[in-house]
Amino acid sequence: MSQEGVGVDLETSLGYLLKEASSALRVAMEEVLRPLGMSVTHYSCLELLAQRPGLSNSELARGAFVTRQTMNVLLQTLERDGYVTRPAEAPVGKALPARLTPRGRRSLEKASAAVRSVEAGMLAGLTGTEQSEAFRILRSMIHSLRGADEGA
Amino acid sequence: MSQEGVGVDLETSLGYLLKEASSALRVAMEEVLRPLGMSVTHYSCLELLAQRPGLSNSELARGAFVTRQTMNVLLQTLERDGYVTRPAEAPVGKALPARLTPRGRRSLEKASAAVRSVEAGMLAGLTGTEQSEAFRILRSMIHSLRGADEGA
DNA sequence: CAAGCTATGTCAGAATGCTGACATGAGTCA
DNA sequence: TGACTCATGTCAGCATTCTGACATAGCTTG
Repeated sequence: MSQEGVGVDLETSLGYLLKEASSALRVAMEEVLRPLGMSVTHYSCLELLAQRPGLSNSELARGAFVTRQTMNVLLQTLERDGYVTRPAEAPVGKALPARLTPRGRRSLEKASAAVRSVEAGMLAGLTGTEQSEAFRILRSMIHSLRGADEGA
Repeated sequence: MSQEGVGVDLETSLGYLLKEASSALRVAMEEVLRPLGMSVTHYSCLELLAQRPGLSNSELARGAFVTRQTMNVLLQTLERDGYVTRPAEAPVGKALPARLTPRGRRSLEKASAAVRSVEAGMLAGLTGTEQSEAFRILRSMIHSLRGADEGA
């Protein structure tokens, strides 16, 4: 029963809508980053390092929502191409603090501007109040999703 | 200037928060789907077919936010394993309408329940009003992101 | 009717990300 | 001190997804 014209609760699912929004954001970011020869993860890594110099590979991975193995591969490429530097030896423990080179900083500038304009566009139709609401609501969702199994 | 403890507007970026929420949702979904031997895209495809029987490969791809090539690979696997069926010849045009088999429907049942519980958990801390707000806001974001270059 | 445009299905190769595994450095605790 | 636990960096192999390309079906337009 219920075949064709049914309610189709994909249309009312906040999970689906969240995925849709995230997908749209990713597509829009890829679109502006492609001309700069940069992927979203690539950009995320540089932006993280710009705002928090000295992050380790594992910390960058968590910040960019990828595994540390994935970030490691990316970091090696970025290091080889002269966008970031890491000391040969860890000052403490095993964690190697990464930093942007001048070249990395330069490369990030255009990308950062492009991404900010994408984000600004995304928020164009929203009032400041709505943006605050969105912030609060998304935070709550994240908290609920993570707390479910970490707390148990 | 401004090195360590700076504002770090990743903390205030709605784009970053959106990515974080989406990542948390994906992780939570993978977690409950893994025991069922199902990936998120796998599940998405079955759920789409359950709610809208007869969708074509390209339509499924758009609904699951992947390319039609990716969905084609998945569909071939699902067809081989007896979860979906497609006619040998297209009734019209080239589009092959796909449908769930009884086995596919059975397999989807547990997965659907699991995913719904994840979504319910995600919304646990939110009032009905907040959920409506979230819905409206996400819709606006999607509209703004897509309209930017499709309208130009 | 013919040409052009768009959408579709599909194959092939490349890029990207993940899981598994191992070794190392640091903190904890008996 | 020695064993245990945890986090880290890294290598290797695999899975997933993407881009590029091609042929075909249907519509549109002159």
